[in-house]
Amino acid sequence: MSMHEPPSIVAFFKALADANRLRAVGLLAHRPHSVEELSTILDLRPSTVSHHLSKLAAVGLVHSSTSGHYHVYSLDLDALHAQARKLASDESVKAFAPEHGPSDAFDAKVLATFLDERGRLTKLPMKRKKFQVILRHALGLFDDEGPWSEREVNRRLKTLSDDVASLRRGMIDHGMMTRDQGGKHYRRV
Amino acid sequence: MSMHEPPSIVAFFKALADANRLRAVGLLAHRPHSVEELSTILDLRPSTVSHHLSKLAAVGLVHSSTSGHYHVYSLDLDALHAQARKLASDESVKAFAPEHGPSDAFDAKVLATFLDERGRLTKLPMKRKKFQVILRHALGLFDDEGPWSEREVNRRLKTLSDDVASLRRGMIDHGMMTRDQGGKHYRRV
DNA sequence: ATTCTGATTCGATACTCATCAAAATGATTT
DNA sequence: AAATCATTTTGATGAGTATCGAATCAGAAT
Repeated sequence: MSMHEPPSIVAFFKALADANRLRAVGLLAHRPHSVEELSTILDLRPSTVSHHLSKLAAVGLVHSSTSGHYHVYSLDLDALHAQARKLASDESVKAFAPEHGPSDAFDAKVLATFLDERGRLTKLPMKRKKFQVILRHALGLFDDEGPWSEREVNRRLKTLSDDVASLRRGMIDHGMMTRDQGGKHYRRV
Repeated sequence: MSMHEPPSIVAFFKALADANRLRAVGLLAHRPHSVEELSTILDLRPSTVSHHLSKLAAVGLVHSSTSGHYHVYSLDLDALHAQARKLASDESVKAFAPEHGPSDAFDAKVLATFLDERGRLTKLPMKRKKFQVILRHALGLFDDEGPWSEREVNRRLKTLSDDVASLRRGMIDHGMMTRDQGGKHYRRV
């Protein structure tokens, strides 16, 4: 009911996604202010200011210390800096993405489209992106140590599609496999 | 018309103030993606994704390089880091506030309320904050070198209000003036 | 105790915006 | 040239929200 759930990143940005709230934050960055002061400076009704401040407080950006019968709001610099660090860290930004490796959903969809119920390719997608998905899938057939002869490569690819030539060439072209001169040995990269 | 106006801070926060846009940013933090990919991963219609990406692009967070007939969007890390630095800098945050010294508007309003057209106080505000505004205003009457005798202080304050005693006492109480023992001389602090 | 005053809450209104479907655009393949 | 495909634009709709005024609440001053 009253769990102090950590304010989500979205909520944080929503709190700052308003011109007047940003102005308020800027003012509070100078020194604490009461609601009435902010109201006159921002030219907004006290009720509106109170509404804004409650949103800022909800994400921990401001704190109110009630002194006298003034509610004095002050900016929480630590909270600001914490979020700033998150934005600066590439890893944190990557974490904005939903779980599940980023391409899983797309790959799954593509594979579902082109693979029949027995796991074989009905036809090859001509779109580069989708073709790459197929190739990555095909690469899963080569999870042991290489290298492999061309005949071995063909044998494995055959379980996916009869058009082994296109698959084999795709792997080379997209830099997923290399072939030494003479074409005797194939290796993963 | 077509001026490349620098994307405002508000626009930047608005761009990130949406769950799906944040997810998109997270995905693009891993690697570039096409609209279709994002569409399937985010489970949104391509038109919606396009709309989101255009918002992100408007604030310089992403760039699109059209390859084939795919529009490949990639994250602009520099833009992100630049904004992160702004959030981390106290001075930048202060700059969110409108120009004009923060208290000007409040002071002006209070003075407008309590001063009549001839610049005299109709009555004294009893609220500390407003009273202080009046006192700061009154202090402007003493911009020459002190000290002043009590009679001189009274004479100057009289131009503001007949209740010179309250004003004089307020100046002392709020630490704006000091009085040597005996009350012969008043000085600014 | 009663009366002020500043702050918050509530209800209403107008505006913004996320989302989708359909149509338009632009580029690629046949 | 025609057809296809990814993307964008446009229009409509529904959800969200900024704002205000009125009512309520809580301290302070008289």
